[in-house]
Amino acid sequence: MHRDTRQRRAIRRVFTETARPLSPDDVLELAQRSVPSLGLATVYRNIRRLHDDGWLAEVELPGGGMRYELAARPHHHHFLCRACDQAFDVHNCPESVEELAPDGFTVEGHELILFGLCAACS
Amino acid sequence: MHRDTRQRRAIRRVFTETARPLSPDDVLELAQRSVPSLGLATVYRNIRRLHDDGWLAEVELPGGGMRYELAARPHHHHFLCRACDQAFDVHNCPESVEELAPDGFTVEGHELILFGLCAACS
DNA sequence: GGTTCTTCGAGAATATATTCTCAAGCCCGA
DNA sequence: TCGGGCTTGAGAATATATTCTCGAAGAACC
Repeated sequence: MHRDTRQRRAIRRVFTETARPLSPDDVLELAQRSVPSLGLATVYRNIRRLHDDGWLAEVELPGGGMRYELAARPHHHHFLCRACDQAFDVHNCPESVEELAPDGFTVEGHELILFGLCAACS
Repeated sequence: MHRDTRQRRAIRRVFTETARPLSPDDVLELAQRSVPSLGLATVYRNIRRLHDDGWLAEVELPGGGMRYELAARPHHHHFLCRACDQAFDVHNCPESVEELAPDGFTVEGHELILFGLCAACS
């Protein structure tokens, strides 16, 4: 059964309060503000469990390493800043983008990534 | 100075004759048809050099591991088959996709990835 | 408060992709 | 043809991300 530990609460809170994909290191840094003794292994353990439970979704962007976001978020895309390497949500989606596939291909989903400089780095 | 070895010729030919992004393992397998003794280290060495020379472009798609394609190819996107894990080119691009970014963000490029089943796996 | 069983923290261990090492081989200009 | 030095092949080594190990800590339940 799932116990409600300080560490797990802090990690969940980081995801609900931060509206962008987070890497395990991001989560460690942010959650340590609540629980300074938090260890990286605990972050990985909890991310894995939250993902297995369907509460977190994986986001794989260029740059190595998986990021995670709340699975319940509505369809959206991402912007990746080449300066600070942070990912941001883009709440627009080009219509009918899945019709671009070659004939004979079955499209099940799509991902759009914009690259550049975020507002803070511009 | 760059010597024109059998191995390097075989690797370059694989890229010019295959119109989709290739992983180092793909290149090894395809180029070994011309040079059976080819080793993986040689594939990595030559890919790196061809990339440094600007002849190859990196393509990073979900699934771990970099893929490469000819840098000279015109703007296009990719389709990733979830069954065979091969990537294919998509020669269409949604217009004005870079205008979707939030205010204050500077967009320098974009990548669109379609997921599903390729023609052979459908 | 005591018991039980999950979870934690820290470092070791593992997985995977890529690069390095080095002796042997081959390209290419002389 | 010859020789220097770039290149190769194979396995060792490295880099990085993630998971495992294990003794200690701490939730949940009585």
